[in-house]
Amino acid sequence: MANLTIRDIARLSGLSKSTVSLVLNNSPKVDPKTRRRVLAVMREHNYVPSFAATALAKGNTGLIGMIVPGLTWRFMANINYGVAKVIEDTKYEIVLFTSTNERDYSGAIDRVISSGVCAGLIVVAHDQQVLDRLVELNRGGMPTVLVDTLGAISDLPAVGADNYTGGLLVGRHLLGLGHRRIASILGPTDHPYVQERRRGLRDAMHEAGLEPGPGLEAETDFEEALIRSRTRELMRLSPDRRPTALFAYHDSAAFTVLNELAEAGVRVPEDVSVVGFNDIDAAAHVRPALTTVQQPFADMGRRAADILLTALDSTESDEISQRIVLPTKLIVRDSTGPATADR
Amino acid sequence: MANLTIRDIARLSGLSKSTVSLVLNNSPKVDPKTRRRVLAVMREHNYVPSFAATALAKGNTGLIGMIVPGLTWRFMANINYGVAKVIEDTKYEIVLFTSTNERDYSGAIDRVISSGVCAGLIVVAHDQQVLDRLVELNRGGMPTVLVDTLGAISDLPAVGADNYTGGLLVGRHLLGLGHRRIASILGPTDHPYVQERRRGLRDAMHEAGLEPGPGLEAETDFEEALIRSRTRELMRLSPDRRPTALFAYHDSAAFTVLNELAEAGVRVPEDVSVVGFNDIDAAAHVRPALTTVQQPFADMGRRAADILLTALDSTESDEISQRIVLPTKLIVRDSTGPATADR
DNA sequence: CTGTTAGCGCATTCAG
DNA sequence: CTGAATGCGCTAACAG
Repeated sequence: MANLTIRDIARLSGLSKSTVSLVLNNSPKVDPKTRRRVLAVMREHNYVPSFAATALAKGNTGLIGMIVPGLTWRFMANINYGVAKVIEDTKYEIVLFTSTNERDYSGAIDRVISSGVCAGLIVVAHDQQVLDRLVELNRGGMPTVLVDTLGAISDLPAVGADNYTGGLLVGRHLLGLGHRRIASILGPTDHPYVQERRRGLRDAMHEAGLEPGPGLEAETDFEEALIRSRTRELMRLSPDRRPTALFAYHDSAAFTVLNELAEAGVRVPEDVSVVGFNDIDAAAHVRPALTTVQQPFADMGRRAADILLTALDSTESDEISQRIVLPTKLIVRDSTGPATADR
Repeated sequence: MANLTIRDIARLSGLSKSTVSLVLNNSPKVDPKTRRRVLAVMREHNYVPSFAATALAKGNTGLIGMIVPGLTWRFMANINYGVAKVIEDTKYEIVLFTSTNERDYSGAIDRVISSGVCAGLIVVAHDQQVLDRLVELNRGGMPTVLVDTLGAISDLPAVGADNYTGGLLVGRHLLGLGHRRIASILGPTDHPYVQERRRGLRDAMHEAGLEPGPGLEAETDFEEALIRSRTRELMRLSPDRRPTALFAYHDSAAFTVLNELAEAGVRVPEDVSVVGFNDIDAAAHVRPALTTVQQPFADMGRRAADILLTALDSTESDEISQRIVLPTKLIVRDSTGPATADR
């Protein structure tokens, strides 16, 4: 069944193409009766206007691309939700591009940009390398806004959360509980968000007149095995150097830490306190429930969408290069408690 | 900066439009030197061919739409991974459409289909209502394949997993451990996959000459509170009626059950065994590690993509309406053990 | 309110 | 190997 064109349905309803076009675009300049008739004919013949032709004629695909590293990170769903909530009330449609490679998705970026499908882009990127590629490819000038990429070097508008204060709050909370040796299970230290959280924790310790103990910062990546072995190493330190609290760079890492500790017979929070970051759904449901830092992911998505929409609707090159920092919040649950060991 | 057209770069490189078009389409009929020169000019001026124009001229957007209920279900990422793995080696691009409403995303389907953006569709739908809407809208004839929707009523090609055998295996495993009173924490019973799993469990019990005990099938939805209260009710039954094993309809529900039991001081698997379904990543990491049924989600995605691609590349209306059932597998971990109570 | 006339940017004949 | 001509399906002035 060959697809019908606007011409067919014009003929079918005894009108001209342009009248049909007008009803397609909800023009008020068309007689309601005529409109209804045309609509009926379209439905009857199952007519769908060609997306490509419309886009070409209008000079706008009406598609907003969202580029994310992968779907396995829980909070992607939350960011996406925020974006979708804003976009679904507009004439735009959001399409999500992912990669099968979480580390390097420049390939996806390549394809999305060079296909030119999208009118604008919302991208979640933590890696400077990916970002560089994005900026390079995007010199053409497709409106783009970054999410969760604060601190990275680029002139693109960005919205993120206050990772520094998150780290600071964790530090103060732990210090307030009497902890003095606080270890960090860090993510990749070249990621800005990791650096920010670390800086926050350090500043909190400085406030208390403390220096981060030597060997208490363990760098890891996203491999569970590595996180486990780093945790083991930390707990094997002599009692006077062993940390009484562990700050994991994100909740999933914290879960792994929790599992490792449980298997080693270490009690949480009696023997050691554990803190995560992000407050993903599961954080409230593991046992013990995880103390963590909440990031307003849905809000981040919403704000990013807002920025992109205004950029899209304004006369181009308005040079809106804003940077929005949303607050983070400490959520205290059961995985942290007073330091009992030799204080 | 106005976007350049093929005409501009033709002029810029002193050639005709068609020659440029040929290099765009990798035609071998163009002098390599000329090709390189043209490519250089394109790069220099940051030229990107218009997606809409290309799609219109070729009569194909080269976009495959994937419609999913939401991103919060862990296994969506796995299905998507499988699809992406297949599609990324083709000329097609995959775009993911989600809804902010997991229950009813017919709106998303409406928009995707009536926009006509996609050349083909891969849709994950568990709800017959959503499916009906899909079929109705899709009478136009956009190639579509269903994922994880086996058992639903439609003529569309579909790939899913063997939920019946999954239920059967769970039943036999539990029966083999001596359990006689096996309760089910069911999902929405109008969902085919729920029905299949239940049928499997029932058949296993029939094999052992048993009937599902009265009141041992608790229907729930996706609300945590409901799952918790159903679990409580089951455990409050008198000792001679209380189940010694709980079969949750998916892993997340099983986690909730586990939490509820832990809070009530019920030991797993000593006091009661718990089984999930899906084998999402976390299943291996909760404590106790969850016995569950593995579904080959990535494979499901792969197969669906394969089917769609052949449908897309074949001369239309080949009426490929296949139905692929992939095997499920029981993964025994620590949450199930021998029945000890009054046997 | 409706019909006419041009393009939108590219692919694809068909001659040279 | 290259250039000129034509059309993909729709929108957008402009006339009537």
